[in-house]
Amino acid sequence: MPSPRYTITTAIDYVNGRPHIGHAYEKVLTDVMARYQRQRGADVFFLTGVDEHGMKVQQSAAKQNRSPQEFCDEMAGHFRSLYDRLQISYDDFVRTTEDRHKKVVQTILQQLFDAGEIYAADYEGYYSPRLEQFLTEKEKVNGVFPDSFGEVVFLQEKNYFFKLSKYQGFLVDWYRSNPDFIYPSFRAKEVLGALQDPIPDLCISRPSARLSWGIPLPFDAEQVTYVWFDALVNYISVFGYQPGRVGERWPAVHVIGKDILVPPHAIYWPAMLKAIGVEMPKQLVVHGWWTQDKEKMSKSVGNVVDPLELIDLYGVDAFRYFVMREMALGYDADFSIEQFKLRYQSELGNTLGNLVNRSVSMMKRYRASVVPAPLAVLNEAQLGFRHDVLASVKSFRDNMDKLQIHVAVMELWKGFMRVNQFVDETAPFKMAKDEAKKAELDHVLHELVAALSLLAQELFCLLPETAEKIASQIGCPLVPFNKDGPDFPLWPANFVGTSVGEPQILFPRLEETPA
RNA sequence: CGCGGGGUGGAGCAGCCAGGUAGCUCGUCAGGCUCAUAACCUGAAGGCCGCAGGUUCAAAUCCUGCCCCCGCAACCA
Repeated sequence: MPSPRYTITTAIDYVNGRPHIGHAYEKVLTDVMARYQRQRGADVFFLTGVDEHGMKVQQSAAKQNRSPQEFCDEMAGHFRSLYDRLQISYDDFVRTTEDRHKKVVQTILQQLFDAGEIYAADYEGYYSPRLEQFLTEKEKVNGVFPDSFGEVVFLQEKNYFFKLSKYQGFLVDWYRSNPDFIYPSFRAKEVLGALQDPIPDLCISRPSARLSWGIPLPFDAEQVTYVWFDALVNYISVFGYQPGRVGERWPAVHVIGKDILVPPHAIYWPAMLKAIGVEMPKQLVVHGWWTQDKEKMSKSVGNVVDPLELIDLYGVDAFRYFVMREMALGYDADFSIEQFKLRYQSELGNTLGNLVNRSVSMMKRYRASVVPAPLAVLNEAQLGFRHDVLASVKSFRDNMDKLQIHVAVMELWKGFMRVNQFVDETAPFKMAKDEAKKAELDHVLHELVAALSLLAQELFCLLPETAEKIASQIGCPLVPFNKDGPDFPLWPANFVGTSVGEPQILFPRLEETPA
């Protein structure tokens, strides 16, 4: 049976600012999904990258007296190095300033222009030269534009428009007949709500006199492509799109934040794909936002959490664990450092780290680190233990399949807790004092190693570094993917006689730091 | 009647879409254990699952109404 293809993307981050916890969360989330699919045997392609064009970047670069490209190179580096640090297993990293991307954007624009899907028209409205942007009625205060906009002029300029409005009917039908297209499903309600009002055509260009940092329109050198028509195309530009040929990696699952669902990903992108004759994406997975101690996190408020600081202090996996465990996918969640420390110490250090440590220590102390054989015939309690651990793995997978990642994490931890309980029930440290219980002790120690190897295997998609460390401590390497399929894993038993390593602390206890 | 989300033991949160033992972390109390990172295990106290109706043999979960909180300009996942 050929491996099913699974293509997954993150949103591409706008480089006009440093990466924060939200960026990091989205990449970890996507990475966990990608790794999970690989573990299940899928042929995964994982795409991430950065969005580099636009007015903001042009302005930021100008402020620093640098070329936009130079500015982008540096910022793209920040994002990429964070994602490498987070062990994001992306297969490709797209930058919208790359030729391969620009060529495809232009190909699509030309295709749509030739098909009459793009037309020129005059746009008119109030314009603030100070902010270099058009203003809307909403921005008026008491009927006039506030002073912060500077002198406001009425301006008329030529722009190109994409005939978005003609796809309204298609979009409504699509969302009605594909209720699972958006996860979580309540987000689809918002989309259908937005589609109740007529949607206007989409302005897709800016005069290059005002905005130079963009992709020139192939049919009008005086204009550059504007934001979404550039950025969204990244999802297929890496596959070398040609009209009528999108490549075998499409369609993709798009992981995005709730802020860019409506209109870009739920309206513009499907309409664009429809217009160029390409299949819809497979799914939109929409996550919520992080708040900081209940306050909205934003650059302007300045309460942005720097993921790098956390990684430096607690390690990559502590960060990955926290964001996956704490946020119910799709909803908002609160970040607090107290909660972070609590989970680190209790769930990572005590439940998991200590378990690995005590297991390996006993192996070393009682059996000179060599894995002994299990009993041939098991009693009810011994069978029950295996059953419980396997059930936790099964439940982990079931919940991962449903994208209930935070629940999946809890289910996996139930497995670790069950192993701790097993140690307590069987008390191998007492058996060690009784020569008559030698075979029984052999069995318990074997089961500990077996259970840990089983759970570490599942843990790999969440905490790759920790899973590797566990595997290395118990001396049984992780396998690239589980061949026993998604239905039910098997109890591992093929490492009798192998040696476990030295016990090492996985998650050191936190030093008491004065506040 | 704008849209959407939330209201669950002391705190913070799962569970709700696919009704049927109310679960997790922390905190409190009492035991057990000593292999281990003062870690681990067990038990207890503590919940009219926002309020009121309805459907059902059965509702935290589905339906209706009401109350309260949050988000919905921009930066921004």
